[in-house]
Amino acid sequence: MENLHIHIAINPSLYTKNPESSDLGKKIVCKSIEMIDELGFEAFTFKKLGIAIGSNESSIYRYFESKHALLIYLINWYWSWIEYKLVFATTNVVSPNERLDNAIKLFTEQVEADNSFTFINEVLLNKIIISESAKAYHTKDVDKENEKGFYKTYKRVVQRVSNIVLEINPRFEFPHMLISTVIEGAHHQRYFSKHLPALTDVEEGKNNILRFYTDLVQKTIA
Amino acid sequence: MENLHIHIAINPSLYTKNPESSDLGKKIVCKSIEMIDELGFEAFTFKKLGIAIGSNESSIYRYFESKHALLIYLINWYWSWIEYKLVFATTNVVSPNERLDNAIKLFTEQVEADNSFTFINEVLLNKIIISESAKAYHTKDVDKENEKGFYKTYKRVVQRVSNIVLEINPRFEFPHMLISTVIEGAHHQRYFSKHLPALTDVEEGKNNILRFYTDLVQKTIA
DNA sequence: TTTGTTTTAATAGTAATACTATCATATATT
DNA sequence: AATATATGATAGTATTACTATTAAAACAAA
Repeated sequence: MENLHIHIAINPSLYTKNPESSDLGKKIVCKSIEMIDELGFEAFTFKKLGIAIGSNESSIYRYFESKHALLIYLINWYWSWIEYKLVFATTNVVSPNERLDNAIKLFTEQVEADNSFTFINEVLLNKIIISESAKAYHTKDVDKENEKGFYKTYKRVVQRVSNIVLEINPRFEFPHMLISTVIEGAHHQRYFSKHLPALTDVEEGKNNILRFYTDLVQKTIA
Repeated sequence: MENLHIHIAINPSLYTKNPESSDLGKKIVCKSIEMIDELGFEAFTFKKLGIAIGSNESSIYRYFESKHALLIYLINWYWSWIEYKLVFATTNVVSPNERLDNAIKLFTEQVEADNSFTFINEVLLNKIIISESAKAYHTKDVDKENEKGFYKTYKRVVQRVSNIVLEINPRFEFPHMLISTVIEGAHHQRYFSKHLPALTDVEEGKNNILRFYTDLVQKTIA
């Protein structure tokens, strides 16, 4: 992708102090991605993160009120980034079918590094989304957090692609179900292929996740 | 369903001491289902469970080595029960299409109480599967636990239904992906419909989850 | 240059968690 | 009556997920 130095704006309700406003803040976000990927969300703590970046636990709490809040921040960053790639991949494309195909490609293909955002490793962040994001919304506080807009970015992405579906078939009844099924499903399949292969039919280098969901969507909305 | 008093056998590697072998064990399983549903898995502890059943934390550890192990036990119980219902819903049904429809119905419909197993509340257990089971396999120990057979029952259910898919269309390339997508997807949609409705198209009393996935599967394998 | 303000670091402390270990007691079996 | 087994009570440990306080450093304004 071209080097545009686009800036991803994150809703201020998703942090206590903007991590992009200081070196320490950027280090927190950058290193937390590496550590959550490496340790898993459960074993990741602010204390360990503080040690890893040569800073202090209490300083991290000035940026995020909890590790859950940090995860929510990362998830929203990810979906804002996907939304930006989605807009990029669909503007000026006349055919809605082609736009939909591009969207599915974006959801199902392995993520590659994007140099536009220096302090975020998108490849690791994608792995975190796949492995940890269910933990973010399977909480007793979902409803409260949903009201506060914690899942807005994700919902907006689903809405955008649902609109493309409706362009192709305005009488299709379940566009949101279809798109959220594809997104969540693609993540599951990617995870299963590594850890529970009996639940998939993924073969190395054959792009089966992309092929499966592209075909499924086309046939379902036809 | 008829009152057959079927017994669901759980692999001994999934507990330290068989909870079905004593009153205390049954109370542990029974009450844990209620409490995990009520508190969520994070806030649920063996200490609280001990107090709730008038027993001791240390006694519970004699049955399950951790609350994670207990969750794995519950998940396996659930999938064994679903497998039993699946066999019931498909034997003597000649048409593979009808068998597949019955399977999808089983995965997508709201669970009803089953009096065959007195100490387990299947309705609550289904809610737990929907809200908490991702936490069971999104762990750093998945691979180790998979080797130990922790996810066997689930995989067996997926395999059974994949076989039906292959009966209908032996050239379909992705039966496991399709079925695991339907199962996980149906659970997500059920959860989203309650907490993140923008991600679904569920309407009260219209059976949209069933209709959506039945249609999707039929078209995809055709 | 001094003063003020913000940012970060260091330390301590708290309640709870997820256990382990030990020992006593109750119950069941032989 | 002796023995084995199951359960209960208590205590203890390391860690977690924070909060609170204070001090030091960095920087900006007067």
